[in-house]
Amino acid sequence: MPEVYTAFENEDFFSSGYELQAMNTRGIYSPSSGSQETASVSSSMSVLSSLHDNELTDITVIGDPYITILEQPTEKFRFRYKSEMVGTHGSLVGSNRKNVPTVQLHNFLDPAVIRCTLVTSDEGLSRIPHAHKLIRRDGGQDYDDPHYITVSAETGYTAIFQGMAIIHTAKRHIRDELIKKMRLEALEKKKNTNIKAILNSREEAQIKVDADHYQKHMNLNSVALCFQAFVTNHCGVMIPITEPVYSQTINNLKSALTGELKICRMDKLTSSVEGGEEIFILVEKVGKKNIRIKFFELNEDGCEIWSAYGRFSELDVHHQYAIVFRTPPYKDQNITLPKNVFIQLERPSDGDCSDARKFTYKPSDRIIDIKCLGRKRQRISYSGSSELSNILPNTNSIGNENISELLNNSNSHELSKEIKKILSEGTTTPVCKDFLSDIDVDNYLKLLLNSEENMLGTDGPSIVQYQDDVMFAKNILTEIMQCMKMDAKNMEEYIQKLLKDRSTYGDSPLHSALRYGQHNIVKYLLMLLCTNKDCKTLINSQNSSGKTPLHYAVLQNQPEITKALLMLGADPNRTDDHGFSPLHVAVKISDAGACVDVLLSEKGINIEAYNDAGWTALHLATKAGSYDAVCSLVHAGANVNNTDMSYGRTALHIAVEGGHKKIVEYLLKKTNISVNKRNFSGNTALHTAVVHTGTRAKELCALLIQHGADPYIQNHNRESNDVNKKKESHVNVKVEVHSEDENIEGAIGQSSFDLAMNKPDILQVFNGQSEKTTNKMCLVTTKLELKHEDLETNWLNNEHKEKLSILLDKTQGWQKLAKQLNIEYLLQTFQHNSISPSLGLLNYIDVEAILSLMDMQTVLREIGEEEAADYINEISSICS
DNA sequence: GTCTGCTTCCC
DNA sequence: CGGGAAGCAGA
Repeated sequence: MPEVYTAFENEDFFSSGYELQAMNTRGIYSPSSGSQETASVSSSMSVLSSLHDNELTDITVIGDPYITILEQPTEKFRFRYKSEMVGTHGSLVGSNRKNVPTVQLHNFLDPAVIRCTLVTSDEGLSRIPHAHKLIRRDGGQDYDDPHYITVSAETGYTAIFQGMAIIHTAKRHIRDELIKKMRLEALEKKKNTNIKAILNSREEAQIKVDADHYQKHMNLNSVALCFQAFVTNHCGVMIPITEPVYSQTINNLKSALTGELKICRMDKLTSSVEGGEEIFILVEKVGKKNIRIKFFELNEDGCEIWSAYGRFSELDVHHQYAIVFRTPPYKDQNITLPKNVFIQLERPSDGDCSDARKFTYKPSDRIIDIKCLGRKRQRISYSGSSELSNILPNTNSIGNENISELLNNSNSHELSKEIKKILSEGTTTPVCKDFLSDIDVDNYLKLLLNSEENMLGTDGPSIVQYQDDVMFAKNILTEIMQCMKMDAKNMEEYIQKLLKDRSTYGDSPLHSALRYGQHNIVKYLLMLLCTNKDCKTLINSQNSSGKTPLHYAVLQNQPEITKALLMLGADPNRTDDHGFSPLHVAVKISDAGACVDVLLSEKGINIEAYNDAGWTALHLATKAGSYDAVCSLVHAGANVNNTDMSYGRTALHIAVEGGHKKIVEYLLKKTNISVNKRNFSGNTALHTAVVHTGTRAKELCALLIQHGADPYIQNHNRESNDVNKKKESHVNVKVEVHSEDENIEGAIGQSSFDLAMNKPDILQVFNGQSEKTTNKMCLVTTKLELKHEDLETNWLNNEHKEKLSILLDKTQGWQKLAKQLNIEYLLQTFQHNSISPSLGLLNYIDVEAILSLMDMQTVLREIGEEEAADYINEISSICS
């Protein structure tokens, strides 16, 4: 193992203790020590010309020496504060968790030293020493960086850096630490050419200025190791023989910006393929502006074949530890078996992800119908002769006109008529035989049984199960007919028993026939039930998820059956296990308007009923974007200002949230909905519109504003940031202008205006409105005037911003600017800004008060945006 | 007073 | 040695 040398704690290591005597027995590196053999010239080697002006006459190399990293340091590591460095903590390990960071020197045949220091991680930008410390612990003692390891042929020119740790320099010491390190660096550079060199006062001053700047912008949660090889010349000066190489970035495991993303807990792990289901997820610390929830699917080879993101806004991130979001729809709405996918957290700023968790998409209730059964069957069966669909009536593929005929043009439209007839005739005889005497039981049975033969031959247990389910209603019906034919003694009792039989999921024959879209069987079952003494009970029976046949009738979008069921006494208000009434179910289905109307025409229906989540039918219809259902509900008298019990939202909030412009428009124009109603978080629909992530944010805001939405209403979100500071002054202004505003209430929250601060296109909507209407908006102008008054504190005005953004859009300089300011995670946000990405960025910088104008100018020069910098120079000189 | 982020402390 | 949390200070 190579010997490790560590520099003196003495910060003057280079400046004074340098040309020193062999230091000590502990092995502190001592360049002039006799033990450091340089030289041994080999004639075939070329003199290293790149070793500058220094007199390294006896050093030889083959080609240019360089360093490779054999073992990268781990990507994540806990940076500890000095006060934490008692006892032992883990040291920096290699990226494979076993080894430690290791590098190798190439193209060099003499002994050399390899130095390891800590530098900034910003790739692409110039690396500077990092304010944190890289300590090495050895024998109970800690040594500060830099660390040196001698390498030679014996060690294969490899240097193994063991026992290192990163010490988080406290904020208040960052500047001092930086100055110290930058001085050393500058001095070392000077000493390469002149051993006696010291820093002049101009250089010292420059270092202080630089340190001031870096102190503000240095990323304290990411560092990198810097390795560089040196030899010592006869004066004892260390001469670099390679370019520095940098390790991959090491991120602070304890920070929210770089810490590990983790899903701690979720309230459920399944969703319908249709998506839109609400999920609560507990997570390790995240930033609300910097987190996404990704759903994805892998094929057998582990390749990603689908992905989508959970839907939520900033307002849905609870503190930094929980998110309430909605599932995205799965790509295939027609799956018949549960689909396993994955869910994970994703941090846009660095692309980092949490571990993936399994997540399951369930087939939609609506999808289980004949068509997909047939398809499924085809795919798995090799018999070719078996067409599952053949067994069912009303499918003309079998060539059994008999059945069709027999089932009497079984257009379901006829159904309610027939039932009406039966009911009006007052058939109360509880004898099914009467009813069935009309049809040719023999013939029907024969056909049923024939088709059943085709069902034999199965491909797997799940399919057997499935077939049994599918066949359930038909089998029961067959049995009932056989029973009636035999005219047995206990017939009636037996039929009663059969009708109450249950299949998988607790389905009665009626549930089952409805679930699988067997509308003719449904019809005959209903006919049977008409005459049954337990009709009402049977009609209202609930399966294991609490659903009644009526639920399935609307799920299958069968208005006639729905009507028939209601006529037979189905209870329209009976709810399933989640508190969904048939109306709740129906309004969520976009094309089931007819069922909604049938239900709404029912006298006893409660249209304001809440489901277990606290939503009314109007909320659900709105959420689902079912425009027709919303209209029907409103016509039927639904209270548009009713709020949901989970968030206190009106239908307007929900419509805006879902981006359903047509519904928003309808609610605003055709109903007396209260546009400024606040939900439990204090947000109005306008707040929701502003944070809307879709492309419709602007349109929605405009609509709301047109209908009297007030952008100054504040929510309950107290944020102690610069936005708030600005707000206070703005509140003051507001009080002066029209102090009797009923919305102030002393609330300190965010107004829609605040939320729109980095969305210039929406601000434009607000401002545009202000010019046209009401005294309300004179605030805006007042506010802008304030900005003119004091450019120093209020930054650029709108006109200046626009000009500047034109310059930065042209050169794409805004991207560099964002990177320089460590807000590259917002690049996408600005990129999608419809007006100008640069304008978005400038507004953001303004609102967040990131930079003074002077700093802005400096930064622009740093990234080579001279023209923009000149422009700022120009306007600031005019103003002063 | 209240929230958040930083620092220190503890097991 | 990783995890948690108390305590403190600034916004």
